Amino acid sequence: MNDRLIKTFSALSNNQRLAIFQKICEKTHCCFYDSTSTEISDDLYSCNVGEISSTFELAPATVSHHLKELKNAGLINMQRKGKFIYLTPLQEPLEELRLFFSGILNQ
Amino acid sequence: MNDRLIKTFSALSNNQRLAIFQKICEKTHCCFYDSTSTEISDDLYSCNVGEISSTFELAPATVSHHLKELKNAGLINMQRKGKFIYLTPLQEPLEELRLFFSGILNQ
DNA sequence: ATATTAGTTTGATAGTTATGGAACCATCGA
DNA sequence: TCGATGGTTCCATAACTATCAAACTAATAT
Repeated sequence: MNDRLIKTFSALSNNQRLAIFQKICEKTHCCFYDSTSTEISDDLYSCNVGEISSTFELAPATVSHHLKELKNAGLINMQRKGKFIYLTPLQEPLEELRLFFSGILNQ
Repeated sequence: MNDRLIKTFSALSNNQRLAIFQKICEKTHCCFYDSTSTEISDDLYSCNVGEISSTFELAPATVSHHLKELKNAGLINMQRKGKFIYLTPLQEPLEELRLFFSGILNQ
């Protein structure tokens, strides 16, 4: 339990990564992707890796590193379509986090 | 906005600090302290710095460092009563965080 | 006053993380 | 097949963080 929380908090504890995650959430309108499916819906082709790189003026290597962290924390999904890799947020960890804070508040 | 989030996520992104924060929440039953008041209610005299130090087998200096982080993030209050310094959680940042995640989920 | 207990600050060190250049892999179009 | 574009991996380095010993401050008790 705490291990996953630590991973998530760590992923969001860097200002670049938090901004990147927020951008992904905005661009895709947080229409969450079902990770068990192999298809993604059309409106999720809106945020790819290069866009993050240009938006935040970070070297591709740096973006790649940050995205790996977000993915490893279970916060995003990365799916290649042709040359591009599209980014979508995943909702499970967000709900887990909301519950974590609700739990502390209500205990 | 993001600055405070970063501070909070950073504070909770270390396993020792997360455990310390959880311990403080447990011990005080999360009966939150109103930081505008100079008094704290009786049931909050339950968790002091030394207890954290002995529970987690960390050097006092290390505990002090971690508590400073939690305090700096606005997650806890530290109030001296005589020789002891008592720790209490603060609820504002928790609610802010819950809202942050709810906001992303509902947008 | 002095000794004791509770905690902080300082300074040093080891470990971790952020960053980007260079070399690489993947896909597509010609 | 080859060149161009999109990303990743590897490596090095700079910045940051966790940890603790030692020296300190604060409060209490004798």
